[in-house]
Amino acid sequence: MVRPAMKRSTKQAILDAAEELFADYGFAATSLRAITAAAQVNLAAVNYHFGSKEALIDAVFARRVEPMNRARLEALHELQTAFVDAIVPLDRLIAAFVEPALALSHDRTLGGQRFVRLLGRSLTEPAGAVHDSLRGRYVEVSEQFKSAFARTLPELPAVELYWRMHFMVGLLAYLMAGVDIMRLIASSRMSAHSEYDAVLPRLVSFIEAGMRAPVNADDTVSDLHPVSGAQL
Amino acid sequence: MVRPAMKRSTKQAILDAAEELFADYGFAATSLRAITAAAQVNLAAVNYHFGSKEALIDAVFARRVEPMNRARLEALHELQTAFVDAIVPLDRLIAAFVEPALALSHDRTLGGQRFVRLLGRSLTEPAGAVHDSLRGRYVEVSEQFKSAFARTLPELPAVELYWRMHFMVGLLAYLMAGVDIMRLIASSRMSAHSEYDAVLPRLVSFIEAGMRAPVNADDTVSDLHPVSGAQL
DNA sequence: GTCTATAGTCAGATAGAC
DNA sequence: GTCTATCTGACTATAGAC
Repeated sequence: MVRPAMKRSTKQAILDAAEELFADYGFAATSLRAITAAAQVNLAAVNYHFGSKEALIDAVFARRVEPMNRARLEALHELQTAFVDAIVPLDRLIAAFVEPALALSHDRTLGGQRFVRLLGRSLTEPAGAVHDSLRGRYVEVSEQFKSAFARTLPELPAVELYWRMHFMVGLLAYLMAGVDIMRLIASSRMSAHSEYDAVLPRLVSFIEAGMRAPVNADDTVSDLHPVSGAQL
Repeated sequence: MVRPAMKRSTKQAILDAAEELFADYGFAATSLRAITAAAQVNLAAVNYHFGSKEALIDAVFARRVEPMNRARLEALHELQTAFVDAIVPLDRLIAAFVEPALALSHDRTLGGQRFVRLLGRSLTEPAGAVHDSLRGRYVEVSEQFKSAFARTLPELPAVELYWRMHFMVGLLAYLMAGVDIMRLIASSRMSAHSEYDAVLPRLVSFIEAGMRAPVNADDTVSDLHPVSGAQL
């Protein structure tokens, strides 16, 4: 704690290396040997500082998730004080939720793209204890934004809001995880357009339109298949 | 090949068990021992029938991905013949892409939800060779649908279409992967609404709205942050 | 706090009998 | 095709010197 700060502490070196390797290869496929080698520390240091590999995974997440969710809640609070007695614009609400996550991919000091990939991955990986420690901080964010969206979109039924927020989270998770998947769909030289500057406004307006989509009274599943018949 | 079909073949038993275990625990965390134990076959059978663990992973995917992409292309072809010299409706186009993927989660004979989770996971996991074998079949689907969307939305710039198809794929990937993540955002008893019947029409109309979102001439990033300043 | 050395476990792959 | 038995290597975790 009262470290000279001359050289990056062993603990931090381990966290940085683990973050990078976890993001690249997944949790199970990353060995403590690879982590300690990359961090240029001794193999035993991980178990000394963190106790176990599982605890190290938790620590990697705890370092980044807390600030991100705090940024989301702060942005939401700023909006709510800026729009007292008025309706918070939908695009700003979406941006408040989405931007702190995407911002991680820019700002080096926040951990950079390394962690962004890792976070996205953790949403689809059954990382056990990771989910539990993430869930604790996330439910607050989720609830606050749900209320805020409900106020901005008062005519939207709760069930629809639930699904659409779900879609929003999904889209975000994918964008965070799937940087290299762009080539799957791209296959052309469009990769030049992949700057992250371009993604935020496009993502926000896509989500905004989806949030404002008309609500179908009855599900139109069957209407969707006059040709192929009801195959769902 | 000329198997009596009395008892499920060792090969199929391995594929089924591997699919299930990979979906639950990931590729690296699933051992051949666990797979062969679940399949009630001998440990050596995997290497006899598939050659290696990596080849087994490929085989698990190949068995399911091929029919799914074929269903997508067939649905697209039906639409294009039903709407010759007319504009294919956007919601039908989206459904043709999205539904074969979501349908996997219903139909038991197609592999069921097991594989759906696995496919979603593979999009965020650097499964190496898996990506390569998936990519080959997917580029055709991607290109065909890109052209179809461009015809239905002729006024949409190619760059925007690229991003919005990217968003569509992302949303789909997340929904396929993230069944249990619903509780993260739900936290209430809304889980009762999680039937997959409900998701397709909602997903289609969400995506359709996003696809039709107005195109901003200049990126409105800075406009989004009059309160917090330009922090992106 | 950091190291070496190693215990104990489990992995993927293979040889060879049947 | 299927089995037993086993090889070889890599892993996490720990004990104990410094």
